[in-house]
Amino acid sequence: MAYLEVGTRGQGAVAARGGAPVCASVATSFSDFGGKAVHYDTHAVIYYEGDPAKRLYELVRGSVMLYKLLPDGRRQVVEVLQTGDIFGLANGDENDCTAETLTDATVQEVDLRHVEQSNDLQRTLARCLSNQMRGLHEHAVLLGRKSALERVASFLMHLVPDRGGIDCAGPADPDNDSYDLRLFMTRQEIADYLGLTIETVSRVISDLKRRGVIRVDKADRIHLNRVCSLCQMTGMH
Amino acid sequence: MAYLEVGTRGQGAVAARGGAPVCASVATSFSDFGGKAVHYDTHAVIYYEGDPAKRLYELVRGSVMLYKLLPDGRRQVVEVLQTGDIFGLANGDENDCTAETLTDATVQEVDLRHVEQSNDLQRTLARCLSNQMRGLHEHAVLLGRKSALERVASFLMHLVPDRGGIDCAGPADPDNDSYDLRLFMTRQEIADYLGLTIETVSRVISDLKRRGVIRVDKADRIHLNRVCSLCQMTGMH
DNA sequence: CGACAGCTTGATCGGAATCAACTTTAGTGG
DNA sequence: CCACTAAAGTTGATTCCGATCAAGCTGTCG
Repeated sequence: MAYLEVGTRGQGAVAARGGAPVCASVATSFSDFGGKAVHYDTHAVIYYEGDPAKRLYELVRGSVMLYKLLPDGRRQVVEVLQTGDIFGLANGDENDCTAETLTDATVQEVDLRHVEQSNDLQRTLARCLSNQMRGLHEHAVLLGRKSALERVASFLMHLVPDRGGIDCAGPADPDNDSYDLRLFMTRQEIADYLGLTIETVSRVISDLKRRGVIRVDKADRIHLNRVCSLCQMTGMH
Repeated sequence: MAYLEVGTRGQGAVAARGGAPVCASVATSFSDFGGKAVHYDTHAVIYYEGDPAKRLYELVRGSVMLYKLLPDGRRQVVEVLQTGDIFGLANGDENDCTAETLTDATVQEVDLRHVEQSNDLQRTLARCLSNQMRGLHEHAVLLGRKSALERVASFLMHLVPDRGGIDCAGPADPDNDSYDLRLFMTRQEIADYLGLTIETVSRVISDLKRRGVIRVDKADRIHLNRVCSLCQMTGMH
């Protein structure tokens, strides 16, 4: 439970321009507003909880998690960010979370003063934040009301595109409702995201394996045999 | 656990203009941008999860909670809104939560199309959302990592102004570190907010009473004898 | 006064945490 | 390439906190 490792700060090269990420269906991206694209290594800390907030960040490539620590070392991962998500926005002047990469990542960084002045940036910001807010609401349900099995099932379903939502398409091929996915998080990170212990996460995964719902090729390579079955276990059906 | 009561829709009178609420330190308020102020009774549903999102709401007076239900009736209260908070913003076209008043409340309602067009509204929006986001992050820590006692202690501390934060002032009078507060939520609502059962909330409150940390005058009137002692129990020290 | 909703308290149960080995994988250097 | 080591993951035994089940209590309103 005690998690007191101090991540190494990844100081990457400054690229001329990031990709062309979009936040939801917003055409405007951070890269259109100046700032600089910065590359971070895996498990690099972009900033620490409590650091003065100087910039706004947009995830352009890769994966980043935000987490908070309690003084005794308990950790809660509060968000796992997707491409296009915005972070570093702390009302007040201190970051409320630590931001750490899960993979190599490219981040577009814009000075906060610059953000203040741009109507377009404010608009993009509002769009992205309300999007992220929905994710946080759903995560609160997971943390507050779901069983360990439901949490892990929900977590895995989130990694399957176009499935599990209200607008779930159902299996593309009714005879082969399978999907291969790669986990970019360790068991510890998953546990801290789902509000469980590493042992419980491991046990639930083994249980899903035993039931034939998934196949674990390597610890981070998981084959979902029946996406629909897994979806039934999320507590949302 | 099953919570399938359907709230009565409160249809209040339309006032000419709301108060002068501010979101954090933002000067602009919704009432400056047209729309209408609507009054709702206690326990009135403003909108349901899944309803088409047509307007943006700003809480001007009173208290509102947002919650989500699982199909089997499990409920999670995801936010308890304060004056100045904004809600009803669903990316996509459906509300992701149900909004229900905890008290009589006045709400400033603005058409979403109107919001799209106003730079000032977008700016206010971004400000408020990032503020609410911080609250959601802290709540995720509570739900994912805190014990029942820590949850209840954290909940009560949130109701004491200027205490418990990083910038906690400490007791104004060192000889009298007490505070009187009124709960606007039933035990069930508190339980659903804290991810606990009604019995556990009740037991923790009784335990705090036994320990002399609080005094319960009526179920919804609580006197904190020693704010600092309570704060020590939040898990954040 | 009686009825009902909200709250409290007690007894018991169960799911996830904890504690402790053990296994597997990845990384290092001879 | 393989031996060694460290880190990550799995599995088992046990404990414990909070859920569940079941009464009883309290305050409010007709």
